[in-house]
Amino acid sequence: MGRGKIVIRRIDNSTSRQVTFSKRRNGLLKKAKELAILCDAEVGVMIFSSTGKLYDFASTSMKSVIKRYNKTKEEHQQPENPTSEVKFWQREAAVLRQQLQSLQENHRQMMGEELSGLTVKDLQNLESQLEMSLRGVRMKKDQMLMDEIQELTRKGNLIHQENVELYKKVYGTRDVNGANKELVVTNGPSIGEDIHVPVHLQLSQPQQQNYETPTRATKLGRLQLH
Amino acid sequence: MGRGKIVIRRIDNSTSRQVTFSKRRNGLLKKAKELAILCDAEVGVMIFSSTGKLYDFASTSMKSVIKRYNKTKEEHQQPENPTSEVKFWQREAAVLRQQLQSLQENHRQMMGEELSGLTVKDLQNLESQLEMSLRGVRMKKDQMLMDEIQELTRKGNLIHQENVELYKKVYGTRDVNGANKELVVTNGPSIGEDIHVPVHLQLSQPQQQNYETPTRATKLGRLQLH
DNA sequence: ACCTATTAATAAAT
DNA sequence: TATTTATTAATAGGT
Repeated sequence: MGRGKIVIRRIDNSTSRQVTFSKRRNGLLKKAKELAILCDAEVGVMIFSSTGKLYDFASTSMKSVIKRYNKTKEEHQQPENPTSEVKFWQREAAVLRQQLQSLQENHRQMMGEELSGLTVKDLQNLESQLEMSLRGVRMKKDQMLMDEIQELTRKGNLIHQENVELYKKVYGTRDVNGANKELVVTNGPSIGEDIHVPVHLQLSQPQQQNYETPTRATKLGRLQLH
Repeated sequence: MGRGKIVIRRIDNSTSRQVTFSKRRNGLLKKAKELAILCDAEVGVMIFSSTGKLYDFASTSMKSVIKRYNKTKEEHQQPENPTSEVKFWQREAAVLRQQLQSLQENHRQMMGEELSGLTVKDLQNLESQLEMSLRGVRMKKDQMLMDEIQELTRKGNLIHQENVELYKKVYGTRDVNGANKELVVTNGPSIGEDIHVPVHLQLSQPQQQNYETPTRATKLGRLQLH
C-alpha cells in the first residue's frame, strides 16, 4: 500500500527503516485504539524501537492489561522477587555474552585472523564467502561512482547547452564556426554517457590506494569490545 | 477501507461487532509482526475480546516485553527501590546489547549486505579489508594443503624405502634393475618435496567448487542471534 | 468463509 | 521531520 510492493524482511537502509518505523508504529497504535473502541476490547500494545525507545498504548491502563494477561496465562510471578529479577538479568547477560562471543569469533575469521581451528573445507567456504562479499562491495562501489559520473555528465551537458544558448544570444546565429569556436567547444567534444565504460574497468581493479584516512577499515578491523 | 466509511465508535450490532473484531484483530496482529520484522523492533500486543478471550503477539516473548516495559517505566518514573545488583545487571545487558548491535551491523557489511549507508571511501576500505582477509585465508588454506602433501610425500617415501628393503630381503642385492623395476617404481619417479610449487599455483586461484555441504559458509553467513 | 467496492495505510519521492 | 501522491493493503457490507 505504497508506491510499490515490499517484502516483509528487515529493512537494510537504516534511514528508511527509521521512517517506516515511525509511520507503521503510528499506524499500529491507531489501529489498536480503533479496535478497542469499535469492538469493546481491552487492548495493550508495547513497541520498543531498535534504539530502545518505548511507544505504547493501552485502552484501559497497561498495568491492568498486564495484570489481566498474567492472570489469564496463570503466571502470577510477574512483580518483584528481587532474587528472581537478578537471576533474570544474569541469564539475559549470559545469553548476550554468548552471542557476542560467537559473533566475535566469526568476525575474526572473516578478518582473516584466528584460522587455526578450521578445516580446509571451512577455509574454502570462508574464501567463497569473502569473494562473494568482495564482489558485492565492488559492485556497490562501482555503481555509486558510475552514478556520480552520470550525474556529473548530465550537469556538464546542461551547462554546455546553456553555453550554446548564451552564445547564440550574444552573437546571433551568424558565424557559428568563426572565432567563437574556442568558447563553445571548451567542454570538449560531446560529453557522452558512454564515457563510463573505460572508467568502470579501471575501478574494478583491487587498487590499494588509501589516499585518505582509513578510518572505516580500522573501525571494521578492530572493533573494541569491553 | 470498506464498502463505506465508518465512524470509530462502539459497534452496536453484536454480530457485526464480533465479525469486525475478528478481522481487525488479525489485521492488528499482522501489522505488529510486520513492524517487528521490518524495523527490528521488539513488539508486544495483548487483546482481550469483550467475552474475555485473550489474543496476543510478541516478537520475542511477552515475558521479555513486559519486563522491558516495566524496567523502562520504572527508570523514567520512580527512583524506587533500585536494588544495586539488579541495576548492575541491567546496565550490563544494555552494554552487551549495544555491542551486539554494533558487531552485527559490521558483520552484515562484511557479508556484503546493508551497504546502503556507506560512502565510496567506506566501500574502498571494506574492499581492502576483504582482500586482505581473503589473502590470509588462502595462504592458510594453501599452507594446510601443502603440509598435507608434504606429510603424504614423507609417508610415501618411507613406504617406498620399506619396499626397497623388503625387495632386498626377498631377492638379495643382485639384479636390482631387472624385472622388478615395475614394482619398485610404482610410486612414480622421485617423490620430491619440490612438487608443491606447481600445486601451490593451482590452489591460489579463486575456485568456486563447493563440492561438499557448505555448512561452514552457512554458519558464517547467517549467524542467528536471538 | 468468501467476495469486491471502497477506504485507509503507506512506500517513495520531495 | 512533514507533505504529497501513487499504489497496495485492509476491510465494510453483502452473499
